[in-house]
Amino acid sequence: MTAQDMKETILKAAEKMIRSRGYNGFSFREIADAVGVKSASVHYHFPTKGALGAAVARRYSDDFLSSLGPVDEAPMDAVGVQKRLHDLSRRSLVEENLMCLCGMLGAEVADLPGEVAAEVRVFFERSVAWTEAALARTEWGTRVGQTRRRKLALSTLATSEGALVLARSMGDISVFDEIDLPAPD
Amino acid sequence: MTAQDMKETILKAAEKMIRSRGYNGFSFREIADAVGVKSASVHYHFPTKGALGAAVARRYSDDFLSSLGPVDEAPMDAVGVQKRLHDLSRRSLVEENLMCLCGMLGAEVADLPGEVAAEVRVFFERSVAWTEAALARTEWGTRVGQTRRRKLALSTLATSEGALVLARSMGDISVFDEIDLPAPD
DNA sequence: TCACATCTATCTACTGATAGATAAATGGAG
DNA sequence: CTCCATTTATCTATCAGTAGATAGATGTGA
Repeated sequence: MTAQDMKETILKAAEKMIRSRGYNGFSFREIADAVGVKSASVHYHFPTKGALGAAVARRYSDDFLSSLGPVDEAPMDAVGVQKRLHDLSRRSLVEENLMCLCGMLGAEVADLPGEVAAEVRVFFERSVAWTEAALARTEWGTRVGQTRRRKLALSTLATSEGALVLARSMGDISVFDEIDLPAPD
Repeated sequence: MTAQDMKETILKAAEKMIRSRGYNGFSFREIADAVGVKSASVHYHFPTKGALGAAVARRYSDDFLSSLGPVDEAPMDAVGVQKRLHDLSRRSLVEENLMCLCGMLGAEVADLPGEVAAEVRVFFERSVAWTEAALARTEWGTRVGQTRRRKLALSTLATSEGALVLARSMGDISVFDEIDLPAPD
């Protein structure tokens, strides 16, 4: 396995652990056991826990945005835009029973190393920016101003993150689908 | 200080720590330092970390419901009901920069001791039940069915929890107020 | 050969938890 | 009221386990 592959493997394992247990809920030893190396080897690739956490968040952020796709291929109706965002959360819940990485880290943000908190912030800024831009292309988006588009973007994102928490806490995945996204009008 | 006072003091300190750092982010020693005793004394009052966490959650749940007040004193309009709920989250954000305890624990729920996870679930069930009941008294609530009332209760709660995460993650409390609650119609 | 990757071994600090001692408060029995 | 037993609440000391991190040896592939 090349060094790059090992880094990827570590990042994947770390992402999964953070998304189910939180930043304070995983350790270098667990990561190492999961990928079949020693914890010192994990430190070789990521010198500190903060560096590893930040790399996981950055990678997640990139993947998330790339799953949303280019803005100019987003749905042309506002509800479609919201759904594309919401479905990403839904899939991670249904297929893996995992939190959104940045929903998890966002809750813990006050206790994160600065470099990790910064990446979490970037994730939300990018996600809001994508949604605002996609909404701007819709008929609804042209009728309303930038302020309204930003509000809908933030509200939609907040609803998705909250829906994950409620569905998992109540031990009933179907709760996620009982939750309505805010209406564009 | 009486034993009951000490228990209360410990519960308050633990609540604050969990709400800013999460369940895996606090320790008996930190609690003990914060209240000026030794960690063994904390174990005297709460034998295990799970017992302490569950007691904190139970107390928080009781306080939260009591802050909402009796259902028969809730606002008689649907938006007013939503706002009463949402304002509790808003206050904890603005006044203390803290997460909702069960929003925090809800994110970590997959890694919590069973007794703690159970209390988190109870919190959400009670909160949804209060909101459903309050909505049932409104003009809107009488027009729509129980299913619609439950959906609005869940959606409102999810939005509040998500709004806390976004506002804190983005390092800008005013983001909370940019987020709209789902409209009753 | 040599740079990279991983290992072994270890460090200090902290975790939740327990044992045993102790001082102070409480509560009956004579 | 007083003496003695018990309970309460705390302490010190310690446990085994794990945390993140580091130094230096080992191996391995180009």
